[in-house]
Amino acid sequence: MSRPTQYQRDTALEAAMQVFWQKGYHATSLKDLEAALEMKPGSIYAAFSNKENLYLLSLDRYFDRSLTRFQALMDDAPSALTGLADHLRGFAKMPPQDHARQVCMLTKTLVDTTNTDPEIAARTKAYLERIREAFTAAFERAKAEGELPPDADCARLARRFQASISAIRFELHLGTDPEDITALAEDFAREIEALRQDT
Amino acid sequence: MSRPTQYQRDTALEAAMQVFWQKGYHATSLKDLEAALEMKPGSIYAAFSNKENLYLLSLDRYFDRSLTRFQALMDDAPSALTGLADHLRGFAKMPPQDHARQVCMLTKTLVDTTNTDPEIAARTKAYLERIREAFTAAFERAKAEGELPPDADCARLARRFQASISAIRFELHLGTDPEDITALAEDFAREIEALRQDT
DNA sequence: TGATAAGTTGAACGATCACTCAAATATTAT
DNA sequence: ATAATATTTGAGTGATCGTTCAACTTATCA
Repeated sequence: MSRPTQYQRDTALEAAMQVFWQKGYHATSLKDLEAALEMKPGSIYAAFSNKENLYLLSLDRYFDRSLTRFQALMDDAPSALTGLADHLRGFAKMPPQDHARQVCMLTKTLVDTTNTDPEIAARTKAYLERIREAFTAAFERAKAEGELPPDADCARLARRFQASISAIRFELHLGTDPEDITALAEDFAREIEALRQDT
Repeated sequence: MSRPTQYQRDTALEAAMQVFWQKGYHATSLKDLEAALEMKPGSIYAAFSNKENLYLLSLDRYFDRSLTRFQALMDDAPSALTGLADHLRGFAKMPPQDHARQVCMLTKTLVDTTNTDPEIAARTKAYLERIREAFTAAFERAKAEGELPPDADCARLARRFQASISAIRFELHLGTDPEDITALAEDFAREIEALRQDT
């Protein structure tokens, strides 16, 4: 063997994720990938089969990271609703140069591929659902801890929560004035906190 | 002259708008356009210069139609807040086979082109802003008519309103269960109506 | 009817697309 | 050192990309 494959593969995948996330599936060419991964076409195909597969692996990576980060935030949160509200405010607090100041890669993928690449779209939908399930679980924790009334519709709240995130991230993507983004995130966060019932 | 140009050009543009809206800018090829417009490459270029220009013309068309429809709805609305809430509910009521059951073309364009085609992105941002201005004006009408308190932040409300539409339309795009979409739209619509103060 | 203009045609262009593979290079085992 | 194996290389593949244009058809007007 020549390369310490594990490490190299990981950094290559990270680079692939970044280009794909930036440019989207259709607009990213192999030239772009060669430059980003610092690999020649042959190596890319030896390591990742083809463009579509590399995209799917990038999606995996993105999904894992997103879910892990959310779980970590919730684990540290003093209460479920506080954690959820903070998650929303967190997007508005991103430093201006952060490369994550853009739409969610899953959202972007679905917009880009639903009517052209069914396989990619299907997997992406499944990922978005699993993330929404994590949100549902968080609202259910809020219910168990008495923050929400017993009859709260956690799945419905989760869908609205996910919609709030999409909205904030789309504004990040647009480069909207940070103040306006903070205001939008604050509106959504307060909606979450307003759900809290006294115990 | 050979063709009754006006009519033909209009139907051609309508067809172009539909393909572009469906597939997105990058994923739509000239082949796709030839099929949709029922025109040969030469005719397409004679009539519309090039692919980018044809896309911009399609965007124009989409924008004009969107704004016109919203204004018409508001003109007929018994009150501003009622009109705004109805606009949200309207998306959930679309018949299942409606081709408009997908993300807003402006949103899709920005996701697709922000990092690749600055010119298209810039014009699209301007259109989204003008639509948001129309929303702001609607909230200001609500204020003038006494539905909103004098200190309401209409621009902020408009941004949130636009975000709600994006969210609903993204769910339409995903093919989410109609019941869930209705519930989401209902949540957003009630948020608008909850702003109403007694007079 | 013939001249002029408007509009259509589709083969062909260079560029780029995703992708391949025989040859060269590097690593490990003997 | 040598053989066996793993990995990288990059020129080259056919296909498709957006685009052009000389030839052709159709419409209008004298």
